[in-house]
Amino acid sequence: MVAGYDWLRALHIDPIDIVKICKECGLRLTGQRRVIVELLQQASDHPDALELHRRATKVDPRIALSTIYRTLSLLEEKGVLERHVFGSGPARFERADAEHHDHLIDVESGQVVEFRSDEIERLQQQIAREHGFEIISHRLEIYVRPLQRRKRES
Amino acid sequence: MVAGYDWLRALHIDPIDIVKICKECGLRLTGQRRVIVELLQQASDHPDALELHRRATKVDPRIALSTIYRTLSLLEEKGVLERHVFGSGPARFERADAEHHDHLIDVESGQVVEFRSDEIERLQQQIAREHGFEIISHRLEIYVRPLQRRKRES
DNA sequence: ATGAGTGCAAATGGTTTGCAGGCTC
DNA sequence: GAGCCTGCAAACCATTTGCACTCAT
Repeated sequence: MVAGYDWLRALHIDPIDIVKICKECGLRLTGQRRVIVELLQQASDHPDALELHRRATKVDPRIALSTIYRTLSLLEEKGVLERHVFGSGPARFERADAEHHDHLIDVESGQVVEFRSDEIERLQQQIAREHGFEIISHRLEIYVRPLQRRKRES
Repeated sequence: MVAGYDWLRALHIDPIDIVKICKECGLRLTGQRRVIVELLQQASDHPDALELHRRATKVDPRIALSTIYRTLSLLEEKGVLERHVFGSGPARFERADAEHHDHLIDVESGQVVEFRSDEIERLQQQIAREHGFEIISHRLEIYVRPLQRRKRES
C-alpha cells in the first residue's frame, strides 16, 4: 500500500500501481509518470491536460505539456485511465474504475457527478443485441443544472 | 409541401422549412442556406462539415467551408439541427427530430443507427432528480461491432 | 551503452474569425 | 441602400509529432 492512500483502501479502490504497470508493460518508470499518476490519483475533478500540467509544474517545473499528453494517451491505452470529452471542451481524465460509471455534468459549474445504473446498462445490452451488435463501449452523459431554484431562466 | 419530399410526409416527418425559419428569426434566405438544408434533409448518414461541403460544391462550386460551419452552428442554435461528436472524430450533423433519440455507432464501418428507449429516458430523469438536478440535455452513445461473427478478435 | 522518454518547437486538424465585397430584404 | 452573408485567408485551440538530448534500465 502506498503511503498516504489509506483512504482509498477504505473505499475499496486500489491505487494505481504505476510501478507494476511499467514493469508489466516494459515501460520505464520516470519521475514525470510518477507525478502525473499521483496527481490523477488524488484528483476527484476530472482534470484536463492543461490543468494537470499546471498542477504538475508545481511539483516539477520542467515537465512539458507534451509529456502530459503522451502519458495520458499511454495510460489510457493501457486501460489505467479513462478519457472523457464533455460538450465541446478539452478531454478530461480520471482513473479507470473497475466498475464502469456514467456522468452527470452540471453545466453551470462544470462539476461532474458519477453514477451507475445497472438497469440502464442492462437495457443498453438488450438494445445492442436487438440491432445485431455487441457493445464495445458506451458513454452516457447527462447535462444538468441544480434543481433547487424557484425562479425560472435567470 | 416541398416538391420531392412526399416520402417524408409518409414517415410523418415534416421537412425543415427554411423559409419559415428564416422569416421567423429575421435571417436572410440565401442560396447557400437552401443547399445546406436540402442536403441535410436528404442525408441519412450524419455527415460532417467537410462531407457536406463536398456535397454542396456539387450543387454550387462557390460555397465556402466556413459558410457550411457558420450555417450549421446557426441552425443548431435555432434548434433545427443536432450536432454529435462521436469518439474523437469531427462533429456530425442531423436534423433535429421531434422525438429525441440516441445512437449506436458501428466502430468498424462508422455507420450510425438511431434508437430510442423510453425506459432509459425515464431512468435518467429519475437519476438526475435523485442527485438534485434537472436535465438540460443528454447523450448516450453505444459503440458497437456487428454480432454475427463466429471467430474471435480477428 | 542503448534506446525509451523527454523538452521544445513546429505541425496538424477541426473549427472560428476578421475583413472587404456581394446579395437579400 | 443598409447591413446581413459570404468567400477567403489568417487565427485558434487542443493535440500530435520530429528531433536532439537525457536518463532509466
